[in-house]
Amino acid sequence: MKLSILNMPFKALSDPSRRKIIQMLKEKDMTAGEIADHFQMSKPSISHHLSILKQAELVIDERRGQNIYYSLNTTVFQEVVNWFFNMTDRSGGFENEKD
Amino acid sequence: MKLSILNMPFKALSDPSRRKIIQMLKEKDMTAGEIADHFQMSKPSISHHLSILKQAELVIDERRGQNIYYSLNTTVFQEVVNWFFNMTDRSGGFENEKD
DNA sequence: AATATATTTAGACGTTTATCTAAATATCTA
DNA sequence: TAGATATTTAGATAAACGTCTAAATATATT
Repeated sequence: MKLSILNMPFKALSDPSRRKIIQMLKEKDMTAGEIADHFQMSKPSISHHLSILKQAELVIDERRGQNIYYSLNTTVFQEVVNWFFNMTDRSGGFENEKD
Repeated sequence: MKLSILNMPFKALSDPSRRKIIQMLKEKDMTAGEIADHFQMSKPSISHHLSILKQAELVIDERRGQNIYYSLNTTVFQEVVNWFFNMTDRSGGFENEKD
């Protein structure tokens, strides 16, 4: 079965830690270590969450020296927002929707 | 651990079948059987998905005779939309956010 | 080159999830 | 009340998920 492009972002956003990371990155770009410092979880676990957000293209990573900086990818984020907008508006036709 | 009220709706929306159900219910109220007819899945599986959407308070059910009608609960839906709005706007302070 | 720091990868483990079939419950109709 | 229809509940199973510790990789510093 062909899965919508939206499936990975929705799955990624279904975990509260990952939503918290997204909220943190909304404020400013952060390194993996800085992000991990805001959680009680181990660093490998945070790294795994970051990897899922990256696969979903909700975040972008970029190495600068020893650190890897994470930042929001607003493009894919906007597509998820659009799914909700389509849900909110009154024009018909779910058969035509992408997801 | 105290989990945000938003956790259940986000989890509920992480499954593509459940998102499709939401889209169908956006168009019109439907019985469990009508909904199931749009899927290849067994009826018990659809019933399970409906139960999760109901627990998340994204849908409401109401028996009318032999049928059980499902409809959208726009209230909780709006709260999820608000999460995205808060993410989109530029005012700071993720520390104060609820989820 | 050796050591320290930052981060990811690998592998294991228990939990949750999505699905199925079979059985139970609720309602309607003859 | 018996039988048909609509839906859910129960129980099983395989796959996906979230987490951990230990090890590997990449970069910087001395």
